[in-house]
Amino acid sequence: MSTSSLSPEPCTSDDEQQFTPSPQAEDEEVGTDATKKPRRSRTRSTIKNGEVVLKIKKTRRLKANNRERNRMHHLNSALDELREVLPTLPEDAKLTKIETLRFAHNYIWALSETLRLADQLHGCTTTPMLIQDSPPSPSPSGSSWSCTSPSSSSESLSPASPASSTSDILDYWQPAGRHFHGALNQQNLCVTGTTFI
DNA sequence: TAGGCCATCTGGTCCT
DNA sequence: AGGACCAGATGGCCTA
Repeated sequence: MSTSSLSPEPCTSDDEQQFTPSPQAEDEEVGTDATKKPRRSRTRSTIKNGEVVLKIKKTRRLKANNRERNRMHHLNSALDELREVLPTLPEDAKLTKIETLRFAHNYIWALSETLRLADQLHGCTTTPMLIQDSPPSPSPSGSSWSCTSPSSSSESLSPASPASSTSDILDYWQPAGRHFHGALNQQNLCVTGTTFI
């Protein structure tokens, strides 16, 4: 959406230009002996020092902001790629971030479950790929999947009842509160023997 | 107008 | 030291 690219660049006015006149660097013992050497105005040099430090801090901050912005853009484009893979019927109905994640979560589970049922029906001729007995839910560590129901979390989008047939599954993973009826039908999942998609 | 969603900034923490 | 990651804060936009 146009807003992200525009980047109004407010560039914070709050702290960056407060310019506290450098509390006279206690560690700086430059002119103590004051016998030799130039006589360069001490205050002026420390102020200049403060300005430089401030400038460095400012540029660091700006660089960090840029990185953060890019990072979020990458995250968002990954999210967009995920949205494209998810079957939603109203083309213009863009899922929110949280909806996308939960939808994908349920979708993956539904696909796995469909595979499992198909295997049961056809006598295990499909490739055994990542089929779980229960819908995946990210473990707290985030590194692996635990085997708890998707509806175990209070924020789950789906009804609590486990699906027992393909149509049940299709009903199951559709996010509540949004209507994607027709977004996915049996053909979309089409798990026949070896094919899947 | 309130509430939801989002982008961005920011400071802190962890990692390399 | 610098970058990545994270969470809180803030302000803008949109919709019911």
